[in-house]
Amino acid sequence: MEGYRTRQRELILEYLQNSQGHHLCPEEILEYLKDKGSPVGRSTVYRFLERLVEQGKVRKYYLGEGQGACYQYAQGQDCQEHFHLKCVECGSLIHVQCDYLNQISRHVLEHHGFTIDHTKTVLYGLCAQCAAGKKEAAD
Amino acid sequence: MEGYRTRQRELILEYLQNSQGHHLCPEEILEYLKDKGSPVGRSTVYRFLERLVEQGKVRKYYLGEGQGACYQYAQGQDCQEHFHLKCVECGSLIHVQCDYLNQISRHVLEHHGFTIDHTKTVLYGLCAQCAAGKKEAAD
DNA sequence: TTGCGTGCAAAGGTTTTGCATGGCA
DNA sequence: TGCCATGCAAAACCTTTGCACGCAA
Repeated sequence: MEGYRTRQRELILEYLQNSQGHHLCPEEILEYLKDKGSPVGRSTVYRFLERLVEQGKVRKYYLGEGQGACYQYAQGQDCQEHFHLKCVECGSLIHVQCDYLNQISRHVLEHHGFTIDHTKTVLYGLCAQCAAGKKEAAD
Repeated sequence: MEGYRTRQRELILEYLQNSQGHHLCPEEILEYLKDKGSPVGRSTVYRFLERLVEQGKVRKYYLGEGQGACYQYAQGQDCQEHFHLKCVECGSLIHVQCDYLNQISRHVLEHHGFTIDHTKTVLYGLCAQCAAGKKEAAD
């Protein structure tokens, strides 16, 4: 049902599970396993990730900026409920788990009839550090 | 301030303005102008679109699924102060002026130190009509 | 043994970049 | 005339695909 159990799959899955809360792109997985001394083929990573997505074990995100897709181990339903903040200056991605923000989805659905898809939505702007940097530069 | 006025830029801008309510990908613009008998270079389209985005005249979207970016004329509205909802199904763009949503920016700044840029931020999901359509299809 | 999994290299699609030429102001 | 804009081709990316070989079951 789930296919063969191989060295490569064990390694990829283990890294994903140990990275809960982060998003990993294929390149990061490749690099990590290479540095670890257990390199895995590029197509193996892509193919296995796609398979995990089909099985619902992993979630696939498109964070825009032409960066391609990234993946995250599905830890439960609350995965649907958080927002992403992306700093357009330094590129860092902030993963926000916050009750207040979680109300937004409900509000938008009830008052505007719109169902937000959190896997596709990213709030863009400036992180604290970059905002401070910009303010300084302006003074 | 806004650069030179050229045949190519006039054509691209005109097509964007006549396509309000839709999103266009670079390929569509290239093809349209080619069919029209006024072909424009690929890099010209990419470079000018990027410039329009910087000027806030056009919005850039990443609708995921590895399709690349697409663009939409900003309709001349002041979009600094409200949120945008983009239906990933039908492509319609909804401008939302809502006190409740406006609090979000303040909350995110105060509690997460993050300054949201409304010209770049879009909430993706399903509009009421498309959500209804999907529900029907599932039954 | 059987057939799925792997890895390399090549191909595909989108976007960016270098550079010489062209055209607006 | 001085820059900026254009367009081609090449390069840069990310991802998919074909195919021979390897390995789990």
